[in-house]
Amino acid sequence: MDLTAAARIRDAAIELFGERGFQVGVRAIAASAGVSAGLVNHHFGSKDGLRTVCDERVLELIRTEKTKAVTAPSLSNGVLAAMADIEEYGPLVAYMVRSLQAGGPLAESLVEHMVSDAEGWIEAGVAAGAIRPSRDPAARARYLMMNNLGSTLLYFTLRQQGGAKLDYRKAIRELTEQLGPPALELYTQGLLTDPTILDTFLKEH
Amino acid sequence: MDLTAAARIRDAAIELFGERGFQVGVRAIAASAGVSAGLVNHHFGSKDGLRTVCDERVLELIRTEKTKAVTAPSLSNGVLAAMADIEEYGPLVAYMVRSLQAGGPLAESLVEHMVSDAEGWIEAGVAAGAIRPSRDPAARARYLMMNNLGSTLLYFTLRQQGGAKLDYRKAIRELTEQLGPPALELYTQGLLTDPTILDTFLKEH
DNA sequence: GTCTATATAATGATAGAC
DNA sequence: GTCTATCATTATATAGAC
Repeated sequence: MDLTAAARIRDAAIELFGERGFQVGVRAIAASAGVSAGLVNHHFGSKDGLRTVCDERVLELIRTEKTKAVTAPSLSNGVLAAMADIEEYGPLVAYMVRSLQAGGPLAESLVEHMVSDAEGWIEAGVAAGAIRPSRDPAARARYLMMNNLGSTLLYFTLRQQGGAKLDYRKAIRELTEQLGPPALELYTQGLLTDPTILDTFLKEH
Repeated sequence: MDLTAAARIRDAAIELFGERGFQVGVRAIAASAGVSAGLVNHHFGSKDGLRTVCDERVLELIRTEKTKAVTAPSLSNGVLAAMADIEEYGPLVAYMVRSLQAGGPLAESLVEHMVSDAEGWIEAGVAAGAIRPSRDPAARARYLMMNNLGSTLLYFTLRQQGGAKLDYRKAIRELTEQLGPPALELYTQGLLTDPTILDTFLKEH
């Protein structure tokens, strides 16, 4: 209760948006923050203004040194795995998932941020000899991140039945067990036997 | 105009839900179908009932012989690519994308259906010698499908700005150009140099 | 800054005439 | 089957008192 009312509204909004989606009303948010509904619009102008402030806040937290450390995930875990392990970032993960499902400016920022991060640690892996060099490191980083993020997101969406709150840590554990082995199999042995197929594709496009 | 009013409402709903999302109102659907708003609920009981009928209709169309042929995509194109090429299935693709973004019963059915399909054509690829055999073919099919579908979905979501209608064919073309090459690179040469990492993972879990 | 009260608009759903 | 009219609810946003 040592935060200003505006900050409490913002944090309550992040939590409720994450839990129930962006269709939650300002009344519910106000109630959760312990203020009146009118005060929400007094501070943020409109629901959309509140949403924007929430987006900015989430992005700011992601960019913090502390959270930056945990956005470098292992390849088999997916991007959101490490964060979901940390209790206090649970609401943040939920909000990010909702944003990525709904699209919008924050979603794009998040993806670009993660792709950029991935490029760094993949490059480090190549330098260490653990990861094979690529024809186009930037494109590969983007591809891997779109796959990891996309499949994680889809898995969450399928699990998210009705209004029930999703346990992200549990979901990520299950996801890792289900997709980890085939991912590593693909990463180590590949999939296709014909090594010329990439050249064929490139000639056609 | 040779369809019954109920069928026109259903088809209009599929189109509008796909275009604008499930928050579209019954009035807009009724207007698009050229009927009154009251008639919608008269025929379908509620908006939820209409949604269920739409889900069933989409699933029925997907299961049709004709569409079945196009749900077997090339590995580099993603699942929805082939369908989006066919003019009349555009609204169907849009509706499927919305469903997969929102979750729910249809989303699960679609994924299971596609995973099952993928298992078949991957098995054929293995038999033909084009695809390497897997430790666990079912898990691999699921993994590849979750990746393909998930990244495609994420790409669509990021592109889908505001209320503007998304051109799925164009989006898929761009997606293929962006993610095709790194996908094929990964599929042919793999990613990791250490071939024992899968065993290590399996021992730890 | 914060509240209560209210304006305004849109929603899903229903009743009853035809 | 189909319409018009309406209800009940909910939503966002605003006005004005304190």
